[in-house]
Amino acid sequence: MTTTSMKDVARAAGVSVGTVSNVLNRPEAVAEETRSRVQAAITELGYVRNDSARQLRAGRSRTVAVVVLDVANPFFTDVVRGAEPLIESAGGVVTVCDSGEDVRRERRHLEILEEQRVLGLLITPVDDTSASWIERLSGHDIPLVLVDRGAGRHPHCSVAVDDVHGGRLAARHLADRGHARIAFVGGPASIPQVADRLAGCREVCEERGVALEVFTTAGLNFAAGREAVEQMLGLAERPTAMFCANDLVALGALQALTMHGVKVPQECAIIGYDDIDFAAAAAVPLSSIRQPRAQLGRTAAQLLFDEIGEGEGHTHRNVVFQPELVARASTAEAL
Amino acid sequence: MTTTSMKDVARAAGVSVGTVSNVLNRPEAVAEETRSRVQAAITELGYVRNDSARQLRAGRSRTVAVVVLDVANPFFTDVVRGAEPLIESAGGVVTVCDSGEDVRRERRHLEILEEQRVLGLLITPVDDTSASWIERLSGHDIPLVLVDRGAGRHPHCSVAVDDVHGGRLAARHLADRGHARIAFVGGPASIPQVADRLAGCREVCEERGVALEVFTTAGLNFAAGREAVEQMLGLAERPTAMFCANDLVALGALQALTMHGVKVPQECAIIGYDDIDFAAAAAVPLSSIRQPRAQLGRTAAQLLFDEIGEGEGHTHRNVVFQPELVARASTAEAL
DNA sequence: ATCCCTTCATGAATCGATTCAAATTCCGCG
DNA sequence: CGCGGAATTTGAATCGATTCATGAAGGGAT
Repeated sequence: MTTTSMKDVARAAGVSVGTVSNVLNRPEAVAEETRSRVQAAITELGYVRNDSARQLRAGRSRTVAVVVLDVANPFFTDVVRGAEPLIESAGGVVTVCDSGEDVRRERRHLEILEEQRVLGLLITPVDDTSASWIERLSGHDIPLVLVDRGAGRHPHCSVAVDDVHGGRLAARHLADRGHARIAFVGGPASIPQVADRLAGCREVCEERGVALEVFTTAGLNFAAGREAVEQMLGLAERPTAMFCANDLVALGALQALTMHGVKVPQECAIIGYDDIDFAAAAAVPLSSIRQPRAQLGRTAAQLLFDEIGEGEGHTHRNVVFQPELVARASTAEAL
Repeated sequence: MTTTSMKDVARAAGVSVGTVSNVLNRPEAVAEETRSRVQAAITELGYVRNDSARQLRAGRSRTVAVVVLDVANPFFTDVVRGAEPLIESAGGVVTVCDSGEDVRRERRHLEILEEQRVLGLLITPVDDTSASWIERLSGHDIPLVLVDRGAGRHPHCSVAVDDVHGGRLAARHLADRGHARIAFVGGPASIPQVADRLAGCREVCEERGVALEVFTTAGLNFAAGREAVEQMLGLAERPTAMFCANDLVALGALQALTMHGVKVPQECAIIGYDDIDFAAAAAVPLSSIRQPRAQLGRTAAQLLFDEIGEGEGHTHRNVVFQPELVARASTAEAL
């Protein structure tokens, strides 16, 4: 009742619905006089386009969804920030979905996004079991780009950072600092990023004869870091350094260590991953492995629109960035 | 072409479209045998409902939008987290829109949300000029709840925290610690939360004879805090404590002070606002004014659905929570 | 065999915007 | 005055799901 449709506007302006539509979509094809009369009717009646009807006709929405593991993680908000400008300047609308590292939540989001016939999708899959759902979307002609994750042998575009190498950088740095017994903290192991970072770390540890203790956590957040520390402090032979799978975990660990009076880095060094803004502002400025967050997002959006634009003849591209060590106080030379 | 519609499913299962619709929406009204035949056809063809068509018919979408000032601010992600469960359990879909403290971005979002005929809206308006747009949505029968902002004399539900009182708490705490010259850092002044916190602060300063220096920033983030410190350090008579309009600003300030070798809290104390998780993990654990973030979100969602449910006869409710001081090292007694 | 009631299934109408072939108007020019 | 062509406008068809009045089929009871 309250809703005003094009038909109402048409009647008020004394024209046909086709003309109203033209005023909205191809104003240059409408005579000046008519156009202003229609515009007047539109503001007069407070008419607002109905996007559902538009989409129904168009067969697609103009929404680009970004599915991330954790919106509260600054890493992902930075990725999204990187992607937004390009998407919006292309007339798209961004919607962010938080899978919370949970496959079930991820799936629910994907179901809804598919029903919404989204224009495209940037997604950081929770784990390998996500693949079948992703293929399904892709099979239904929804273009997508994998973010922070190589495509492997899957037929998709992707932007990723070499996490194995990142793991190596971290481990090598700790080994260089003289640590002979280190802990890796992160999980769940099913998350590809975690597995890769651990793999790189393990490789270096074996090479350099460093003892590696793995603490598998339930998630990648503050609490995980705190819990890992509680567990670690109980050990007879305690590692002298920790490599945390991301900065949130590292900050949680740092907090717990400080609370227990363990000096960082003298009694236990810490290095994180992502180099989020908070890392530098931490109790002890946190060493970390930096990823080009915004660029990851920007490139992902670029690849997506390339794919949309090129249509059938599209060749998938897989972009890999190299991570970079940022050494700060939390891994300073022990005195 | 590639898209399968209900008509295709109906044909494949040898029934009418009406029956397919019933299988999806009221399965109990369909005979067991028919139902399974239709289900089989659905999976066989990989049919996926078209939400646009559904919404067009329904006249409304099932999306609840949350419009926040800054998604990268943990305060807001926590508010969203608080609201989500309730919205989802009511069959809604959450979409988060980031206004970035920018009225133009906010307006663009509102335009789109209106075209999408969203089910409802939780919004933290950028400033008072947002009001006219908000009234417009409201006038078009889109129920909304103001978040972190009293409704004033506007006819809406709202959940808020008493920011004036929060400002008082912070200032009183600093005065109690013996500071006689303090700085308020935050902005832009048009943001109501900033204005209120400053008002409370100013009130106490006058009462207690504390000198107040106001540094107005362009935003509420890390960079703002850093810049304010640069500016402050140039002053002849430097404040001995800073009250920052939120924790991000405070962390930025803390970082800058540390870089300049200014000892916190000995040479300059800091208190923030929001008590985000990072506050406790900061270089110097940050004193802050705590707000019940998750509860703010939960209550907002509750009010929204109350309003949707009650329809015309609805009476608006305005819930106000009280903030709470959390004292940590950054405002410890000067030694 | 008949009538009534329940249970199921049908298919046309509807939501609102877009599209496009066809119709109409308008002009300049011979 | 009439014609060709450009500039506008029209309105019916379409997208896909939902709804609901109508109808058909099945089952008791008499």
